[in-house]
Amino acid sequence: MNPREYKCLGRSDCRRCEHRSQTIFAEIGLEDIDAFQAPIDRLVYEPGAVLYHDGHVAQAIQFMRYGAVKLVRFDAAGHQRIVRILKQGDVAGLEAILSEKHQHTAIAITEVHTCRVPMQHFQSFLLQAPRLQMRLMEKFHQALQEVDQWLSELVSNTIPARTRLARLLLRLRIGNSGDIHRLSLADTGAILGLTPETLCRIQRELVNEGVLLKAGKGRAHRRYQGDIAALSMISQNP
Amino acid sequence: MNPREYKCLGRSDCRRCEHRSQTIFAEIGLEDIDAFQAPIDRLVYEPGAVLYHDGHVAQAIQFMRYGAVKLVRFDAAGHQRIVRILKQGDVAGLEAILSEKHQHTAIAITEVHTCRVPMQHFQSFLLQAPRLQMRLMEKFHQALQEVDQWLSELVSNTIPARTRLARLLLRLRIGNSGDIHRLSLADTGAILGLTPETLCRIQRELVNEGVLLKAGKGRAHRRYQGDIAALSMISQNP
DNA sequence: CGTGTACTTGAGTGGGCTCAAGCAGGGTGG
DNA sequence: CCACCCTGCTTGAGCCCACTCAAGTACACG
Repeated sequence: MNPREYKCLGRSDCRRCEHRSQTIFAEIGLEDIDAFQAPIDRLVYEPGAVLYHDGHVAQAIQFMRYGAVKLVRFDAAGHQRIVRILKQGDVAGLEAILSEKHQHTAIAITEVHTCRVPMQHFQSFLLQAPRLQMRLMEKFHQALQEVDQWLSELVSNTIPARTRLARLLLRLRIGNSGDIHRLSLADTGAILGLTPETLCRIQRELVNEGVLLKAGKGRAHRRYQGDIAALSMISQNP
Repeated sequence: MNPREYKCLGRSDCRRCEHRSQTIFAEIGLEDIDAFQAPIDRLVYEPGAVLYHDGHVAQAIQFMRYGAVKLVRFDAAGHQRIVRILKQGDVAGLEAILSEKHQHTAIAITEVHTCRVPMQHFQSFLLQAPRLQMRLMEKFHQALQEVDQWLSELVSNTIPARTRLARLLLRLRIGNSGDIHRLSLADTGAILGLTPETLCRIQRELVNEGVLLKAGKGRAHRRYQGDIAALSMISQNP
C-alpha cells in the first residue's frame, strides 16, 4: 500500500463502534475483542486510491465502514475487468485469508473508510473463534452470490446492452431512493464488457427518454436520479 | 430430487473411502466420523440428471466423487446460463449450507458419482468441528476463484469469441493430456454467452486448422484431442 | 484560468446473431 | 438387427448491434 494514498485517523475503539453489529465481529463478546489486542487503525482513502495490489502478499484485511471499492483484474493487454464491488459491511482482502497473496487489485471508487486489522493478528484470532469462522463463511457466501448474479444477468452477450445496463443501474441504487451511483464510463464498461462509446450512447438515450437524470457535482458525489419503474421494465427485456 | 434420475449404490463406508484425503473430511479423525453416524449414501447420476433444483429447500449436500456437473440459472426467457462447473472433490449444494434454499439447478454433464449427506446431520456436525469449517471455507474460496476467472477471462464481449473458446477448452483439459471434455454447443454457449451457430463455426475452423480433433463415441465419452500449444497461442490473443 | 481527464459525437466496419433449412448419429422400439 | 425418430449439429444468407478510429467538447481540479 502506498502511504500517500491513504490517511490514518488513529486507533479504532471497537467498544464504541457504531457499526459492530454489521461486521463479522457481531456475535463476538467485547471481552474477547479486548483480549484480541490487535492494533486496528481507521483509514480513509481518496477516490482512485489503491487498497491493495494483485499478487502482493496480504498484510491486512480491512472492514468497509463507508464507500465503494472495485476489485479489478488486468488482462495481458492491460485492460481492467471489474469482478466485484465492495460496499459497507464487506471485507476487503477476504480471499487472502486462504491464499496468502491478493488475487485482485482493490481501488476506491468513492471516498472510502475502513478499519485495518493486521493479517497475523487476525489469523490467530480466527483459530480461536469458531463463530468468527461462520461469519467469515457468510461473507464468502455473499461474495459468491454477487458474482453468480453478475454472471447470469450482467455479462451475457446475447442480452442487449441496454437491458444489462438497466440491471446494473438497479444494483447501484442508494438505499430505496431513486438515487443511483454514477460510475465512470470506463468502470461501467469494465463490468459489462462494453466500450465507453457504446455506454455513452445508451446513457444518452436513457437521459433523453427521461429515465435518467444527471445529478451531483464533483467526483465524490456523482450520481443519477433514476426512474426505477422504467428501469425495471427495461431490465426485464430479454 | 427425482427418484428416477439417480441410482443408489447403498451406504458409504467412509473408513474405507479412497477419496477421503481429497474431501473436506480430510483432517477429521475416523472416530469423529464414526460418532457422526449420518446415513451417507453413494449415488450415481446419468448425464442430464438433476442433482437439485433452483429454489428448492436443500435436503442434503453431496461430495463429487466422479464426473462433472453444471450449475445453471435460467433467465426470464427460460435460457440457461452456466455459472460454474463442479468436478471431483467439489461440494454440490455448498451454498445451501448458509441459505436454506438452492440458488442454482445442478445438472450432471457426464455420469456422476456422489456421496450424499443429509443436511440436518451435516449442520450439527459442522457446529462441532472447527476444522471442518475451515475446509468448507476453502471450498467457498475455490468457488470464488473459479467464478472470478470466468468473469475476467471468459465472458468479456470485447475479447474475440475464438480467444475465449480457446481459454475455455484449456480449462476443460483432462489431466495433463491433450484430451479435452467436449461439451454440447448449447452448454458451451451458456458459459461463454454465444449462440450454438457461432460456436459451431469457430470449432469447425479449429478442426480445419488441426488444432482440434473430434474423438470419443457416445454421450458419456465425448471429447476432443487438442493441440495444447496452439490453443495456448490462441488463448493469449487479446 | 489553464490543463488534463473524462465524456461526447460521428462515420464506417465487422463479428456474431437471427432465421431457416438440411444432416448426422445414436438411442429406442419393433 | 434394422428402421425410425429425435435431438444436436451443420451450413448459408442477411442484418444489426456494438466496436474502432478519430475529433471535438465539457467539466473538474489545481
